[in-house]
Amino acid sequence: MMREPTWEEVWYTGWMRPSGKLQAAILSSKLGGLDKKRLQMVKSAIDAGEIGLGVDSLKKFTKAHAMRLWRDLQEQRKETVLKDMVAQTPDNYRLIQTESQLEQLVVALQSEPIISFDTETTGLDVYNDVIVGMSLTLPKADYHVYIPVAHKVGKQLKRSVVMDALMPMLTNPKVGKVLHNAKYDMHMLIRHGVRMRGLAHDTRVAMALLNENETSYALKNLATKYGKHFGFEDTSLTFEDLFGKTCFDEVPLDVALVYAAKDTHLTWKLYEWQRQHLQRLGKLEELYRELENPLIDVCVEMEQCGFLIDRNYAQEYGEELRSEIHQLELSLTDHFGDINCNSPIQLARKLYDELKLPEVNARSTDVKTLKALKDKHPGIEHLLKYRELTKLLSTYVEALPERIKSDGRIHGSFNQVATVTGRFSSNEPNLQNLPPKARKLIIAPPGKLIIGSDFSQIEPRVLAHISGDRHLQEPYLNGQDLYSTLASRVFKKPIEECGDGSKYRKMMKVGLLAVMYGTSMHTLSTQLEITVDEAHQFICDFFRTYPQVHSFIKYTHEFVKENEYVETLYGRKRRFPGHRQKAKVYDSLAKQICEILGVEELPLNVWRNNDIPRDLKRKFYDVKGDVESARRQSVNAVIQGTAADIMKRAMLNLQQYCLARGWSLCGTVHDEALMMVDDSVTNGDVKEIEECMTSAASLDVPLVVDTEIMQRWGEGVKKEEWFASAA
DNA sequence: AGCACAGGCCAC
DNA sequence: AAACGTGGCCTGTGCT
Repeated sequence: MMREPTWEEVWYTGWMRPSGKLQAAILSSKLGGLDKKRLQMVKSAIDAGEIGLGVDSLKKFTKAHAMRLWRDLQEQRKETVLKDMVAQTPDNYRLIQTESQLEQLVVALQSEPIISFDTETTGLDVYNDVIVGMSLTLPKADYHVYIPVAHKVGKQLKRSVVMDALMPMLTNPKVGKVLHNAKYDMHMLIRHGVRMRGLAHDTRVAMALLNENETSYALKNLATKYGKHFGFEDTSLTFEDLFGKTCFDEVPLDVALVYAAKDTHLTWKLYEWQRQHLQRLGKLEELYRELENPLIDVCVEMEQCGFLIDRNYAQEYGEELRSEIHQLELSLTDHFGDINCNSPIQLARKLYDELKLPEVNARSTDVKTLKALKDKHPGIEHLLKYRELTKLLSTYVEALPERIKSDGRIHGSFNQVATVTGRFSSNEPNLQNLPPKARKLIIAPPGKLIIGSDFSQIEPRVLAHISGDRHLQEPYLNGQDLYSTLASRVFKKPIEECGDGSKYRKMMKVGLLAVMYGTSMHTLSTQLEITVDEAHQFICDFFRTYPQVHSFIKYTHEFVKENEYVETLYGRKRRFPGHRQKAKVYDSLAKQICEILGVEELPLNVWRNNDIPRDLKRKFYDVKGDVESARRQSVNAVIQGTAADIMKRAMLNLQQYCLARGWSLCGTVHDEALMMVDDSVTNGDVKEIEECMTSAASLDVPLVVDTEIMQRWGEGVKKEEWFASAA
């Protein structure tokens, strides 16, 4: 990975060593201010002969001089690298430039049941950029081609000619395609009228299943890291390194060939290697084949569908917010003077230094702290309102319309492998964190309706299933309210006192979440506004009432300690490398502490306990954070991950269902699926949609789906109400 | 001008 | 000492 170093890095990390010697270093005016450690590093580097210049002569180098040197070196290096790359182009890398070459390729493709494919484009925007070339790997014939179609220089075929020739292969579901991040190429192909079918394997998605902790899923980085396992030498130069900001259509064809063909070659090798590992892991292979791989197509459909924005509404709402914000700004200036209230630094200075407000929460200026300070200063209330409105305006009301593409819609992307638990993420824009007021910007086109179906209490249901706790399952099996039943049992109160809106039911809701997320007693106590001891008692009561939930959590902790991973119901893994050792240390230290104190259970406040030796405490706190964090994550990963698996399975069903009717699945918000349907949708249709979701998994408790129907997102009406008023 | 990071805050 | 899991976006700030 190469980038321009900061001037400090230039000298002390050896960035400028093309041939083992540090050619120059920068010190500029800061040389005199070097700390001893760094100076020592320079000195020892000189002694070791790593630096060719003495410290005194280094002083001569200015920052500009060194940067220029560095750039020159990079330019030289780049040219050499490119020249070498071209010179070393393997014999089985071929450019396709003529009709007859293309014809031969098409014939050769007839005997390839599965190939690797990649596109080169003018940029990364799948709704605006275009394809400039395509590469293919033909594994049986053992060669790799690059077909330029829109490079500025060089002999090449027209894109339309190549598309026509490749169309049968690309659209044939029986010809398997292996790609790295297929969603991207599939969108690009759609821009040129080709809907690819037969996606056999996506090396990026598969890699995420094989190691969800990977720091980068870029093909080049995977090659660097794993290439030695499948006979691919380290290719440390990325696209950026080689071509910088130049558009791929400016890259000469000989260079393009070796670069692009290597990509499919590499993808193919990576595929073969991944296939071995998936097969070895069995369950993960099934998860990939049955769930994640087909889901890629669903993502493409969802993103193509997009969301229609009500421009007028956005415009009017924006005006309204802007004028309200303007008024607030005036009164904020009255209260706090001429500072930028968006700046936590300026605000903290004003509140704590000048106005001397009590520092309840370490000079924080977040909502919680401000609310606590509400009575201390009249301006705080305005500030809170200002925060709320500017957030709404800048992040949503102004930002969403800016994303509108030529079809009047926003096409956010949905990433099925961006989270460690298996949940979806969304970006550009993030459609999963729109507050209700921002959701109102999204409407159904004329003749259509938006349907939102969400799994009711999916995570508690998953917990009830996985833990096998009959008591927890009971309310679901008997159609009773979960939280009321729980509250009644845990607090030993008659069910009448635990109904909707009761404090016990409210506490129980927070409490169950705390159990699933492993919340500390301290946090739980503040959330429930009770003492830490009461919170502890509450959790103890909960575990006594639902012993198998407790066993499940303890079992999960034991399992992750032994195996360094946990698994969802469908075999998705969440790995915690290095956890075993730390957990052993943690447990043995915890045992020692308990023995010293003569107690069974680790006390809540180990640090403040003076009966425990300092050294022991220090050692314990060394691993405490990591181990407890991994334990919380492991329990959460099983529950959240299983819920995510179920939603993904549901999405496959929904996609099938929608496709058959010409409707579209257009998004997911974790436990909710969003669809665009005809406004002629019937109660029966909705029942079938819900059936798609409830049949996605068969747990020991039933899955329940609630559906809202709407013309405008955020103004949904429950299906019962919708169809009642329609009739 | 562009990058990285922190603080803050939106969702489930 | 650390405090609840999974994400992404905006603003300010400091840097080159």
